[in-house]
Formats: sequence, structure tokens, C-alpha cells
Amino acid sequence: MVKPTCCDNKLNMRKGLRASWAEDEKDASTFSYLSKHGTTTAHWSSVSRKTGPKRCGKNCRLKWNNYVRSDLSNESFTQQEEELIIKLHAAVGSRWGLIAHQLPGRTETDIKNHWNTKLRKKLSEMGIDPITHKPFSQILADYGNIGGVSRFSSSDTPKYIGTITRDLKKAPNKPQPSTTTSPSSSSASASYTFLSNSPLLSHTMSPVQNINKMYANNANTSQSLDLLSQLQAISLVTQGPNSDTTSLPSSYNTDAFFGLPSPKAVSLSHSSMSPSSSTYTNINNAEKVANNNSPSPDQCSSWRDFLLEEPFKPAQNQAPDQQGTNLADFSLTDHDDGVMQCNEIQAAASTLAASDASSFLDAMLHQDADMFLTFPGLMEEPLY
DNA sequence: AAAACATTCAACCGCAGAAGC
DNA sequence: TGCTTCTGCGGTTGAATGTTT
Repeated sequence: MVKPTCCDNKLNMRKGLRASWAEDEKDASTFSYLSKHGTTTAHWSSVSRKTGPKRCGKNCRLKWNNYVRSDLSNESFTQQEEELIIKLHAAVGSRWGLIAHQLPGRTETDIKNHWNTKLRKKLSEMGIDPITHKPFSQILADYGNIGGVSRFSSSDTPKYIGTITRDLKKAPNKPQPSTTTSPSSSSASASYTFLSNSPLLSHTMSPVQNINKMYANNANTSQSLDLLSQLQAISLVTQGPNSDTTSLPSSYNTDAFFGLPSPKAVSLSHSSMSPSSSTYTNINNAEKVANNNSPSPDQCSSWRDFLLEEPFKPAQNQAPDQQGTNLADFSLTDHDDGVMQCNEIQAAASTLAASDASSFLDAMLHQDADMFLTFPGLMEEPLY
């Protein structure tokens, strides 16, 4: 590890415990220059040389990105933003930078702090593990059922269980909020009453609600969303407020919990879906491909039942010639008929399945690279 | 009024990858 | 090719502030 120059005491850089920035530093001419010309061509090391008292470039960048930028919002987080953060966290984990790109005016530090101080606690109080987004009861049950073969590494297990028990202590000793579907279930989705009660979750489908569905799926099946779901979650979010949510067929009966249409309704609606609502269809198709052993949506009366029916299982026994399929070969963009091509989903699913053949680490790295190839927008510079 | 406790959030730290030489 | 520097990210810390006792 090369020690950054800013950490070299010989350079007399201002650092150390809470060496707070004075107002005159914040208003330094260099930051004024950045305000006018942007940061795309800025070299933070040279920026630091221009700021009065010596500050390392890293320090300047941090200050600029978090506090000096003019587009930052000082308003408290709205409920919609909180919902988005939770869902994105479920989809992509603690990648605050990625999450911050979806929330204009918010910095990753803002979001990280808000998560650690508010949302994390909020989830814990509802009996949901903020790390896995699964109910504590399910985590403990899973842990009790594994019979000596831990799904966690032996080094992680004590720490992880310790986290759960600590969060459990924070949870109130009262019954989980009842649901209108299955009172016996303590699923994470059932605990998200504050989400379902949100005025934002109207009967009209929105990208956020679509993520809700995947979120519920994730909470009941796997420790983290599979890559395909992550890609789709990000795709949905990046559509933002521009997505047309008004063109959904009237046949969409809302799910009792998340305001989702029944799988049957969606299944019946495929042929009449408008292109603008194809994202929803894409996900539905992807799930059908991924859960190829699951009952068809026609057999289930609600999304919850459908999703609880069978956990996600990667396709097995893929033909060898499919293993070379690149995830970047398929696109989530709309097709003329508004429905994602099934063979493209198949290609993605087989890629995920093929990853079993090599090492887990290699597969993860490969999939991560593919994700950014598929969504180059995630790597774009935010507009300041 | 003051001490104790809890919460917030700006700043710092360490790591890792990219870029430059 | 290897070393150095730059940049970005996520996690942690602790001073400041607010709330409770």
C-alpha cells in the first residue's frame, strides 16, 4: 500500500482529528473556479495547492463533493427517497456512490449517514435485518436449520449472529404488523407496512413498486438479489420519474400488500402491454425464466403467493455452448412489442448458471463487469 | 441547572484500482 | 515492467448538538 502524499506529515498538510474546514476555506477561489468550470478536468492535487491552507486533494474532493457543490439539497430525506434507498440497498448493497447517483442532490455521505442513523434502525425495529433485508426470524431459522454446515464462513458467523442479536434487542417486543395476506408469515414484505402505507404506493404501478416486488422476492428467497434482479432494479430506478405509469391495463388488480397486480393479471395482460410498461413485463418474464420450476403465475392468486412458492434457482444443466453467452448481449431496452425477448433472458440466465462452473469469485467479478457493460450510464459522471 | 445519555453528521482512515512516469 | 501518485469508495470516529433524567 502506497501511502498517499496527504498522509505524509512532512508536507504539513492540514489533517488529523476534526481539522474542520473554516468558512473561508470553503469559499476559496478554487472552489469558485470549480463551481464555474466543473470538476471533469480538475486534478484534485492541483486544486489542493491552490487552496489557502494546505489540504490534500483527497480532502478537497471530499469537501467539494459533499458540501461545496451548489446542487446539494439541504432538505431532509423524503419518504420517497427513503423507500428508494432501502430498495436500492437491497438490490446493490452498500454501494453508496451508486445509490447516490439515483438521488439527485444527495451525496453518498448523506445517504450513508441516513442509512446508518435512521433507516437501519427503522428496519431493525420492524424485525428486519438491514444487512440481508430478511426477517430476523427467518435468519435465525435458517441458521438453526443448516445443521453444522454454515452458509457463512466460520470466521464471519459469530460476528454476523452477534449483529442479528444486537439488532433483535432493538426490535420492540410486540407482534409483527399483521398483513392482509398471510398472518402466519413473518416475511420481510409483511413487515414493510410503512412502505405499503405510503401515499406513494398508489394503485398505479411505478418503478418503485416494481422494485418492491423484487424486494419481496429477495426477502423470501435468497440472501441477496441475484444479478439479474440487480440489473433490473437499477434499470427501473434509472428510468426515474419519466417512466409512464399511467398506461397500465385496467385489468391490473392490485396486490393486497404492495399494490401489485396479480401474476395472473400480468400473465393475461402480456399481449396488451404498452411499450412504456414493458419494464414490468420484462421482470415478470425474467422471473419466469429464472424460476423455471415454479408454478406459473396463472396458478397463484397474488404475487406474494407466487414469489413464496419457490426460491430462485439458477438454471441447471445448461448446454455447454451457452456458457459463453455474455450478459452484455442482452438488453433491457424496449422492443417493438414492448416485451423483452425471451431468448435474451435465457442468455442472461444461462450466463448466471454457467458461473457455477468456475470459481465463485471469478463469477462475481465477471458478473460485476458485465453489469457495468450493460448499464454504462452507471459510470457516467453526474452533472454538477 | 446539570449530568448522563442518545443522535447526528462532518471528517478521517484505509484500501484498491487507475493513471502516469 | 515496476514504482509512484491520484482518485474514489465504504467504513469508522468523535465533536457537536439534542434529549432525557
